[in-house]
Amino acid sequence: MSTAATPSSSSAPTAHVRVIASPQSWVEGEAVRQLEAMARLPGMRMAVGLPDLHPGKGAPVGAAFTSEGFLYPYLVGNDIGCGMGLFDVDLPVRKAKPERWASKLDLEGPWSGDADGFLAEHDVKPAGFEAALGTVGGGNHFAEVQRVDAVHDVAVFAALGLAADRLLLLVHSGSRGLGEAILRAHVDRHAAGGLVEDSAEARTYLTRHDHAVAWGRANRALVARRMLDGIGAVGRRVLDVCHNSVTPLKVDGRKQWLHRKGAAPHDEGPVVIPGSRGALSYLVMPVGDGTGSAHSLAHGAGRKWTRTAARERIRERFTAESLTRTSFKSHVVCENKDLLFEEAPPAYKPIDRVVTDLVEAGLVRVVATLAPVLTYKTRAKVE
DNA sequence: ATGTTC
Repeated sequence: MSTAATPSSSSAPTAHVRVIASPQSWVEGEAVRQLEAMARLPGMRMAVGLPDLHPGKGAPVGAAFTSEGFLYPYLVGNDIGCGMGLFDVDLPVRKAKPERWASKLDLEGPWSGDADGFLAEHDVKPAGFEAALGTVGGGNHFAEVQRVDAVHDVAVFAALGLAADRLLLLVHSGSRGLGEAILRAHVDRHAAGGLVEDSAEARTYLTRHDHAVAWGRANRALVARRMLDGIGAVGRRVLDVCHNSVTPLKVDGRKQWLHRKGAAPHDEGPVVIPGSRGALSYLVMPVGDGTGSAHSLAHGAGRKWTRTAARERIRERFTAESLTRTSFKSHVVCENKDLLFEEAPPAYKPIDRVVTDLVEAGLVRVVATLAPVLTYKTRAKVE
């Protein structure tokens, strides 16, 4: 296949590799080996590991890559357009009813409204996956009602229209089956190989990719709408950032491709970096020019234990019931026990260390910390 | 991550 550049064609010079993590942000050796393997792909210029770097399926998660001449769908992964949406909720913290909300919120199954119409309002064409529009999905995805823990940058916080006594809603989800179908169509032909820039196949992939990114953003907006409907509130989108994507980039007048695989943008304004579901989330403002980190930031705490290891270790130490409450006294709706164990806080690195690494690398300033009130993961399906 | 076992 003339359009494919495969990982085995390793004659290309190795790209610059950088891992932005202090020794305290322990990074698994396998993740670094994966980063170095990706750096040997043809056309690769930079491979950057962020402090949440951890091993993935071939390509590491928590990383950003720049390339010339080729782009690599495999480096974006299956959940094209996955990201974080933050919404300002028109409800004071004192009106929070986490227990009541936990007992009744249900976002399983298709939205009862007009999904195509909702997409049209967001200028997104239907994709054939609308039954999943407005659903959270699995893995580390969630929708979480939060309160403000502390404000560190009053000016930026106020400029975003936020208030310390008002609830927030953070949605982590992506393009569900759509991104998966797009990657599968690519992998069927090219495996982990890339596409030659400007080839017909590259153009087709990029068109589908951009659609999935827009669909994912609309999905987060609909997840937010369903959550807000469930708690009897309305909200305003404060920010929405994608952490799985490939986008064009100009470097010294040359065209490059910036791949983000679990990496938040450094060049799109403020972002939220969530901890585990029993930890703070950080609202941060990028600082500096971002070139040293491929214009990217950590996208979360990063997994410390594999899902398999987490299931075994956490099942030994905690009951499922105890994991539905956190050290913040927040509630977790996760009626899939395996998922509850896989996603338990000890399976993740401490988010404060990850954010401190970004601050010390001169990449962000902390604007505020947000504490969980109610996390929605999944409701048991009724047969 | 995944209309996750077509």
